[in-house]
Amino acid sequence: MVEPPSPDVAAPQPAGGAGRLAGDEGVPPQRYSGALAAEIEARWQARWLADGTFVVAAEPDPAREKFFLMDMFPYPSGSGLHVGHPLGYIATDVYGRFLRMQGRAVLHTLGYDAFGLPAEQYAIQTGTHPRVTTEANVERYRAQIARLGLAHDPTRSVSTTDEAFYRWTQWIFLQIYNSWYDQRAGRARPVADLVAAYESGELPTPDGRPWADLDRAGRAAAVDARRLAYRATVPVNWCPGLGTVLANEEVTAEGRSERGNFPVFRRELTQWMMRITAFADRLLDDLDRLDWPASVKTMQRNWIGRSEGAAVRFPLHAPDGGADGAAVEVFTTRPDTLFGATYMVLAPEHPLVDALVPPAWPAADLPASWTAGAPDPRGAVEAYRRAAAALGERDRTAEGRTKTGVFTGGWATNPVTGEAVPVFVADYVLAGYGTGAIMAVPAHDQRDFDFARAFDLPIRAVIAPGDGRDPTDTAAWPDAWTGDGTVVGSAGPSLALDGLGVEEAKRAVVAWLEGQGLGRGTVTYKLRDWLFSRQRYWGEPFPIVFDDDGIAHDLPESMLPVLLPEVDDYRPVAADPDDGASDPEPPLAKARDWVEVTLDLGDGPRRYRRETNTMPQWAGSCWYELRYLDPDDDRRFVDPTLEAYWMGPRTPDDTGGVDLYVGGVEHAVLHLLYSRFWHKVLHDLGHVSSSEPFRRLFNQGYIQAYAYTDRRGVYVPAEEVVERDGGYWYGDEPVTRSYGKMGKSLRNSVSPDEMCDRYGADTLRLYEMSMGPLDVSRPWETRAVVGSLRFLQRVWRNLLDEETGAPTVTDTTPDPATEQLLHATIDAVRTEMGGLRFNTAIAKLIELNNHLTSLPAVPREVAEPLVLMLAPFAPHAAEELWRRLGHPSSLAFEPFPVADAAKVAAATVTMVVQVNGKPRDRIEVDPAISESAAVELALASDRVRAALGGGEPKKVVAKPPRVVNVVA
RNA sequence: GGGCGCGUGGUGGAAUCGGCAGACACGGCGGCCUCAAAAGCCGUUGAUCGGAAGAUCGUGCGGGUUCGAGCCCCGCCGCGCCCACCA
Repeated sequence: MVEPPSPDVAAPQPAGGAGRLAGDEGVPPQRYSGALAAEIEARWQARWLADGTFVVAAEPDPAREKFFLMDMFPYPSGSGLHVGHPLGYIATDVYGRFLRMQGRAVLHTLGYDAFGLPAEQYAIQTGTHPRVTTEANVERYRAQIARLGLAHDPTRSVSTTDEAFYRWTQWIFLQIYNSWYDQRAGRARPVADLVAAYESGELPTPDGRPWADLDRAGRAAAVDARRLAYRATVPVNWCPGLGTVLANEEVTAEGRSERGNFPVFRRELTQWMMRITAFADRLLDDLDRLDWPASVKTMQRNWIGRSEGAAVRFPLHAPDGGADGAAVEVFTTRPDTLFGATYMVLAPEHPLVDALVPPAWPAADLPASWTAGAPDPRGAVEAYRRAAAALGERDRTAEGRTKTGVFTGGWATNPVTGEAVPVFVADYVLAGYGTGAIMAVPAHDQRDFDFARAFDLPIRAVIAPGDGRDPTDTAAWPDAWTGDGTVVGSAGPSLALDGLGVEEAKRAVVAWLEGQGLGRGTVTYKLRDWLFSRQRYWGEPFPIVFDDDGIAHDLPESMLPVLLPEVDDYRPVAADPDDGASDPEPPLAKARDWVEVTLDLGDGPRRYRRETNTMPQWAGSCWYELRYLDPDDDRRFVDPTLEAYWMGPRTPDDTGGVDLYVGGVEHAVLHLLYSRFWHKVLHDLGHVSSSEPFRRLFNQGYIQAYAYTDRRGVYVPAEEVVERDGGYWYGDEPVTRSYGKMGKSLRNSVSPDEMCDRYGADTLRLYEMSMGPLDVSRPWETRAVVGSLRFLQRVWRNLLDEETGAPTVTDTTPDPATEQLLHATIDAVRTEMGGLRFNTAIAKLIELNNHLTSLPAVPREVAEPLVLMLAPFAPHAAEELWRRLGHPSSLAFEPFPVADAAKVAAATVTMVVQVNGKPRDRIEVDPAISESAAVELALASDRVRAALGGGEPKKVVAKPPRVVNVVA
């Protein structure tokens, strides 16, 4: 499908005629207007490109201090950019230009995260190859972004879908695949070292047999058991209707697919995983070394979810009533409450459930809630498991849901009390966390309390509540006591805890458990290993093949990239939507000629089957920052010299990494955790000198917008809504306002192109930077954009003749007030820009310019620094002014103005005189005024004397030269 | 439920250290220019009272610390974001 040529492309205005439109006779020809801006911007953009102004030299320049500046790269969607998207890009550009003018070597570019679902869905609907759609979208994004005049190095822009890029994504996958985590060394190492450790007996094989006794498959399994990328059978959200597994985020509360509304099943499937959990402690600890927003660090800490506690073994009673040596291990953060454990719960999927269910109920008089009315325990457990499997993770974990569960018929022994406790299965215990089994302490855990009340289980208090409730009468308790307190009722034959505090009791129980061999202190994480395969077409193929025995083989580097094959149909092989037992078959499985290959992997040509899953969209974004450094290298993913220069640690404590990474907070966890993980593996293997990818992170806010709906709830064009009589109106119809995202479907979207057409890119840039602090979200207001245009117009008019375009600056010396204001402005602008507070920097520039408006003519000595300070925000207009002021070369590398410290301070300052803290007078004083002189002046003030009403001051506090406060 | 953050004019926001609350901008109002409109320019714009000079009030609410609080402390109320049966 070919787009027709756009009919509304305006012919470029000739330079002299800019602004001379029909009906525009009164407007001076060289007034800074949207039309003139368009001409200036096109010209300077062409020149920067032709001159390679922002191309960064391939070789590091050791003489210049470097700065690696990055934005989170976009997914190029089909709907193009709205004005909210480039907020961060403009901010990094402003900052990069500011640094460049201070002599820094700035590396700044922008790539595309171009694998992903929308292009694939579009392909399924239309048959258009995702590559075609993706490339068209990337081109559109490039064109839209180019209009903003960003000082990117155009030679370094990469797309994750480029074969030359994903070749290295596959290569890095193989690095991870061929690594294992050596807990003793605390780092990733090549699997060759693992084999050596197995051979020498230094490490035991998973099943304990000597390496020499293992056959080919046994050895492969032993290595696979420790690889950082491995295949495992894990519970996933399987949606047969879509033919793919889904992330939890893609499943609705009703347990159906967000797209298509098909049923989703919890299903054990064999998938690729990445062993990110091995790095949990390092990912946690290194957060302390990063200059990141505290909120993002907190989110990552919570996501990793480290918690300290104890593993405790509860011996099981054999189904026939005798002891058989089996035990269930539980994880608890409250070992101090062990005496209060009155029952146990296993997750429905727990592997010991089957072993523990007896053929018949152990007693005839069990409560109906325990047996669910089933004739025998096996039937009850099976029915419960089926019901649990039909629920999605979301349903299952919704808090406040009534506790459900069923008695297994089995019993275990509380190791401290020696009492028999019943074992239940219930879905409030999650198979994937801890050991998938808990000891239930209903008195001191709200979930256990709820369950105990529902199933009539004993509630035994072992911590004396601090709120006066009676520990011997838990029947009267409204809820569990989860707070601190003194241990009670916890005295057994070999362990007594009564009277201890919670922390002391924890230590005592852990020590006792370890002494008895019944448990140990341990650490558990919420973080799970990363599900790394998808049944999709538009993603990186795995560089893996399987032999006839089903053993995986990695492909040698010489066979990379494994290119995506052409297929006729991008759809996964969909099954009956209600058939949760079917297996997914990825779209690549249909490319038979591609799947079945004959390769020589070292032992002669053999038949292999290719892996047909693809990598998730996160893969490319896990390492793209490194490729920016060395985008054309076809021998390695990045030259180590370049990595060391741009990202290497600067001090022994420094992690290294990108100097500033700007993007939205929505990536606080997944992208930023996955890329940290990959980077650490690459670091451990010696490929990169930095131990973290992003040294400093900044989250920009979002530009949001109002949307309006009519009575029927239909969105109306926001641009045409007016506010009147305290309400909002679309024509004669009242409409309802809501606030949120910008979007085509909400009819409130404003594109950067239309702003560039009306006002120019410089005005748009300036407006976006002046709206407020960069890290705060705020509403877009098109009508306010004109303020930024007016500012540029006034600067232009202060420096140039609006009729001729010739400079009007003089070579006279500025008056003292102007000179002082200039230097104070330079000083403030430097400080504000250094802190990314662009809104206040712009306000200072406006104040300076407003002052210049009052002068008969502007001295060049003031005009030039103003233009240079404006350059990061409005680079095209600044370049043009700079040229017209007589400078032939670009100002991109002109030194940013430096304030003369002697001229920053004003000759006099306003001293406020307060009476009882209320300002009563203002006196101009010498900035170096003494305390006694300040007090004298203050007390001499008529206004102060009037406020005192003739009385004598009790006390005078003077902080010269700012304030004197007289206490009456 | 837990964690984090935020409440300032009609609007977006400013106030770096506890020291002139409201910088800068939008919008509004008045004026200039214009046949007229748009654009542009000048003035004005927290509220109340006042002709004015000026006075009083004012940073979500209530208290506290301080010579002095938008800022610090305590308790509420409201909003936003993240996590959420994680043992």
